[in-house]
Amino acid sequence: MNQGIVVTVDVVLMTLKDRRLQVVLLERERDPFKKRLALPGGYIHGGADIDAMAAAERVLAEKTGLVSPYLEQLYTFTGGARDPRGWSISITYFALVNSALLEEQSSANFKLLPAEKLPRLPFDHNQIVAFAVDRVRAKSGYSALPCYLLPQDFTLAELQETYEVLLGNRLDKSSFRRKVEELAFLLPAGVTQQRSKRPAQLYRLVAGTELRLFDRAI
Amino acid sequence: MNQGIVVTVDVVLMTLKDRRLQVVLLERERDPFKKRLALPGGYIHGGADIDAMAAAERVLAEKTGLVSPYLEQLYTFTGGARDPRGWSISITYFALVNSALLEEQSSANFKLLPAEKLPRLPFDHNQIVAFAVDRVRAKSGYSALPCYLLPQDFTLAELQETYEVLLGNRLDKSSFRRKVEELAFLLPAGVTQQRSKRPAQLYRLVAGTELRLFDRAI
DNA sequence: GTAATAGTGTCTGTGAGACACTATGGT
DNA sequence: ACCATAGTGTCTCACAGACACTATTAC
Repeated sequence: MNQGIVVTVDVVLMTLKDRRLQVVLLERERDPFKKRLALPGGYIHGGADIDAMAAAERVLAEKTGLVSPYLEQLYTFTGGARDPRGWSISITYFALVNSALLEEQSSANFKLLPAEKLPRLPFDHNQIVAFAVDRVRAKSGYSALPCYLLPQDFTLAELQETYEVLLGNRLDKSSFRRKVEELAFLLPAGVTQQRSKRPAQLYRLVAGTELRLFDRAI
Repeated sequence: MNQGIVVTVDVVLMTLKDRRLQVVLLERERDPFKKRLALPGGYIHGGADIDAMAAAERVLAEKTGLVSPYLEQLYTFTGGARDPRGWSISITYFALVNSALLEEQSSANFKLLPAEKLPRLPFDHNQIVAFAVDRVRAKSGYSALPCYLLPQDFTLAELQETYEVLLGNRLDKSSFRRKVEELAFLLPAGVTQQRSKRPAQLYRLVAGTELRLFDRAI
């Protein structure tokens, strides 16, 4: 049964840089598609990994040095057409990190490319990235997900800009703050920031916030 | 690599009956958990199934006789703890059918049990059902998904009742019709229905409707 | 006529967008 | 003083909930 099914995990690691959603790609070390840019991925170790999420974490740590960013199962891609080695399964995850954290914590030499205009990638990795981008954009509309693209502490202006990039339209400052206030998912992070002009209040995500903030019924 | 990983698909087939979301369960023919009630499921045939969705369709057809209901990938459950045979993967799907269609099209002898109060099921099937119920309820808030629980042609009163059951609260008739009207995802099905009192307009889902109807931004 | 369900009209409060305003820091 | 960014107040329009109303069938 299931003879020769290749089972892997692949991770779409995304960050926000230059007001754009960008994806981490690595040069593949092995065939198939050796030396081509592709998503970080690897085989599941049926013995060592307690589940596929753990495998995704391990792959991310091994290949990029990054530990415990936001990680969520995306979709499972399957079939005989997606991998030259034969019928395969890829359980995919997406991860979000702040770009500063990525550059400091991460050891490896990865490429960061804008998610919307990628070159042709091996396997069905273009489709996987498209799925991830759709998921992140959709969830940004009704959740606190964008917070995970920021540093731990951030200003409301930064948060608003993040939402704007993900949603693809400008938001009104007053309405945005009203909404954030009433949803009450941010905790004042005590300190204010010293940078250039008037300092701003810093916030962080309330620990244990349900991701979903709206329910919005028909 | 991946030696001995068991790969299956499992399907949560749901319908609406007696104003409740109900789940189709079958008596298992084989060990493990022979003769216990469980979700319809089976091995993926790496050769024959073109992908996991096709495997889910095949399993559904083989085990219940049902063909081409609404089918959507739910989540992939993995790990060493969920199946006594060892480290396993279950790519799960959920399916929706009208209960009349289910009873007529389906050949097998299945059990139909209310999704909210199931007995203890083998493997992690209780968790899988919980996932499916959550997904259906959540999607009902912003999509046309509930239509798939009705027969092809249905009245607005039936549709409203379906939404009410899934969302768990009553809706205002006038508001509901206004919303349906403006979202324009229903096509008058020409005929009106003859039953008891005043006949009602029948509708069907517009072919090729995007499931997502609202976007609702922060 | 009545009963029963289908379908519509209208009022009102809430809340989002728009936008002007004030506040507080650096220089 | 001025500039830049942070943060607030207010108006208006759209829209969802509430609810009463009319319409059309069977009997």
